[in-house]
Amino acid sequence: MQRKRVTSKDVAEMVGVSRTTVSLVLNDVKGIQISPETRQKVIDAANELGYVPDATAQALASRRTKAIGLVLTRSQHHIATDAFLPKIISGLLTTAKKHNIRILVDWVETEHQESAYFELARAKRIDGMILSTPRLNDKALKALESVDIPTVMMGSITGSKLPFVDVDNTKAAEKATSYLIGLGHRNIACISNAPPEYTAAPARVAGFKNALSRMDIPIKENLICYADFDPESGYECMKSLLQSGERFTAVFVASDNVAIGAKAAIREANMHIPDDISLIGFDDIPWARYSDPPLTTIRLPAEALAQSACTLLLDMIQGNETRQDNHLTLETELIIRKSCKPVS
Amino acid sequence: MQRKRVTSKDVAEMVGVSRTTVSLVLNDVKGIQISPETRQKVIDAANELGYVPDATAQALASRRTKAIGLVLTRSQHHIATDAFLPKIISGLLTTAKKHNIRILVDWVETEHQESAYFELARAKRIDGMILSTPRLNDKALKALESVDIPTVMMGSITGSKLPFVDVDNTKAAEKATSYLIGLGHRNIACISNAPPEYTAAPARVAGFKNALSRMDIPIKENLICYADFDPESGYECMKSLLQSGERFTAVFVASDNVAIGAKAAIREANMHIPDDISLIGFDDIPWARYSDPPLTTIRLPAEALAQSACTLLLDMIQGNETRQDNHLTLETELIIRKSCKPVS
DNA sequence: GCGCGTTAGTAACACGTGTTAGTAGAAAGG
DNA sequence: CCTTTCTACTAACACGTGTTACTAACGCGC
Repeated sequence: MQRKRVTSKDVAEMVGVSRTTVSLVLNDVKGIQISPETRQKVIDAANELGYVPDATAQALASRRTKAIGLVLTRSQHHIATDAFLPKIISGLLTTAKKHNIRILVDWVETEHQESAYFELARAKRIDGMILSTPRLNDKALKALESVDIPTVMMGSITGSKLPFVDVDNTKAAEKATSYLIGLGHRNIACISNAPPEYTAAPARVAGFKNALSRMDIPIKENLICYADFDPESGYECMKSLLQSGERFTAVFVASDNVAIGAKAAIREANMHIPDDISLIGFDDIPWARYSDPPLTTIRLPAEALAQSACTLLLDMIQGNETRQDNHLTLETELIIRKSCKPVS
Repeated sequence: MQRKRVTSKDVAEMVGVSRTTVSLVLNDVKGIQISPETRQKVIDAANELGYVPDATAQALASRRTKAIGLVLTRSQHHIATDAFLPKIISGLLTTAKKHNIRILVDWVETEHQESAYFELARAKRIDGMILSTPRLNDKALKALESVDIPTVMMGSITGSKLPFVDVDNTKAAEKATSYLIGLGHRNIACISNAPPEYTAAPARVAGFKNALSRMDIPIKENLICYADFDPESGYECMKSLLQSGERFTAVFVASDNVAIGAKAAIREANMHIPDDISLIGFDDIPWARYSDPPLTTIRLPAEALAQSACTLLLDMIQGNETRQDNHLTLETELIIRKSCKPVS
């Protein structure tokens, strides 16, 4: 054991040809003439020796690492409680595997963002990167635009020229809110998924407001609250809404994960869903359909989003970036279950 | 823009020294004499030029990629619904970042396992790997023992000599079951977290049985059921248990994620927790404490597990693998909430 | 016999770094 | 003044691959 590494030189020597020939054959380079017999002998020898090309050497020579980065920009705690991450990773892995590409997960701490993006790009450890949940005050984003590494955002941000893949958060939130209005609700609260600097949060609140405005329902700012991704923040938000004295018969919670906590607060207040309060979520995480009652929510195609982002990024890496429509908006779907009922 | 890459040669030329000197200074190599002035000049020049060493070239030369792999061996669907993955990743990232190491997530499809592990190891893209949720029938594991890449398992497997980090699943399950017995329950069902080939599943069932045996409670095999990681499988298991005609007043579900579905089945049967059935879970995912009623469960230190695995792996990579105790067992904790009550 | 195109390859360089062996020059010791 | 030791570096090789420019051999038409 611990036997010496098998290199292409070993394969070449075994067959009695040059290393170049081995490389040409195994990479199946077009427009070059190698006799079929030699070709076969090389392939056989490579198999027999168990030759696997060294990824780093390939990367250095070809200037392609065959890896892309998934860059997370949230705190450790937020990553740990993110009910969404598995779907992103699953989607990414699926598409990446098809193209024989690896996924590097990286984490940029808030404080050192600027240098961190930069180093990642310059170190050339990856061929491109996918940014998740962009934030408005992320100064380093502008820097990224001028760095030469292909980048795709999951989630959009106004003012940035980076290509992105997203859903129409505003429209989706509008859809959810309109559903509640259609059931007769007029006093509706809103708990957004995250602090306002995360772009999806204000977008969803905007959709909420749009739906109200369209029906001439006055918007009460103190029925709007910003959570912070996790169940706990949802619990706190709902609790303060309930204690505020404002009356409401329905709540739009812009994240199922947050809704987990919000539900607990409603229950603690001895109220029932949907009899006392109608609740609608956002994301459709696996928990939603098994909740009690099953949660009506907006289905966000997380895996498809990740797959599209990955595909788009790979396109860019291969140089097809001339396409002008370098962004993609996927559809959401209202999943009606049993957590909302007509106002009595 | 798109300006030429800055290499150590550029830094060297700017200062007027050799590339070697630049390398020695920036890597802070011990036992070598470089004058303080030169040292400072090199550092200044590197900063001014924005020099970032090329990761692939470093990897090739030093034979360290400064990356470790997290290898997932489950199906795409199981990865997507894994409520546990975020904590693993969070834990890994935390420890990895401290050592300036990157995380590569890889996915080995069941069919091609043997070659896949092998290629990963041989391609030397990573310095070591962490295997999650090992399976008994994973033939490739034995192969891995003889390959020269450091490997740590999260979860244990009898007969394997690979170092691992795990909790004592049997003891933890015993603790959970004993708690139910202590409340007076005698007819207790068990839904395991996964199919029996995943080692944690039989271990937890064994703990369940141990607890019963110790109190001379007969074990009814048809009160034991194996789920498949996700809520849906928990729903199905619970449904079939309820329809089996067997009587039981409590259930030990060896995974909170599975318990999500099990709860739904109980509710559909018009039964209530904890009045009709006591329910105890395993893992303590974020949802558990906000569940209705809050779920009593066994807390599994997921992030600590990941951190320990990472630390152990890094130790091995650095060559401190002589230590005989190359495995670690972390403690679990019974978290008592409100989903269990004494039998009436 | 000679030019010419084709076939089947190869030598040599590039990629950007880490690292070892060695070397000028100065200081020290006798 | 010669030898030795130390300081402060550098030349050169290694890592394992991709790729371009070049060539030896051979057949073929004339």
